[in-house]
Amino acid sequence: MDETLREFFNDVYEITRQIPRGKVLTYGRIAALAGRPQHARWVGRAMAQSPDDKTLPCHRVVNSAGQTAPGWTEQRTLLENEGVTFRPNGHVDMKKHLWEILSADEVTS
DNA sequence: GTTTTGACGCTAC
DNA sequence: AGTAGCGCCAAAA
Repeated sequence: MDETLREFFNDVYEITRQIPRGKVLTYGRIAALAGRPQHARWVGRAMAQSPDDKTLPCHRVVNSAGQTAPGWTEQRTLLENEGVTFRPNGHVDMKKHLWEILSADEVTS
């Protein structure tokens, strides 16, 4: 694994850790924030392999469709417990819960 | 070295 | 809304 890639992983973990309670972030968005927009899949792999950091809130990470990870039904429960609303079909209400790194204060006017 | 795979994303239908 | 196809990149086989 290249040094740059390891750095990317580290950034991904750091960003994920900063997701506030009741908010979610997409793989692609995280990848972009980490500087590698094309490595969205790698973000997922980073979570799948679970780093040493057990406190990593990877359950707040969903794909662009707002769907939770396959094979991980618990994720939905965790998010609901944090106040994230799920649609009947199993999608997250991104419109409300998608976390924006740019302080929402400036976005709202 | 080549082929398949994957906690994905986007566009098109 | 849901499905399908193509693109992307690195690891695993």
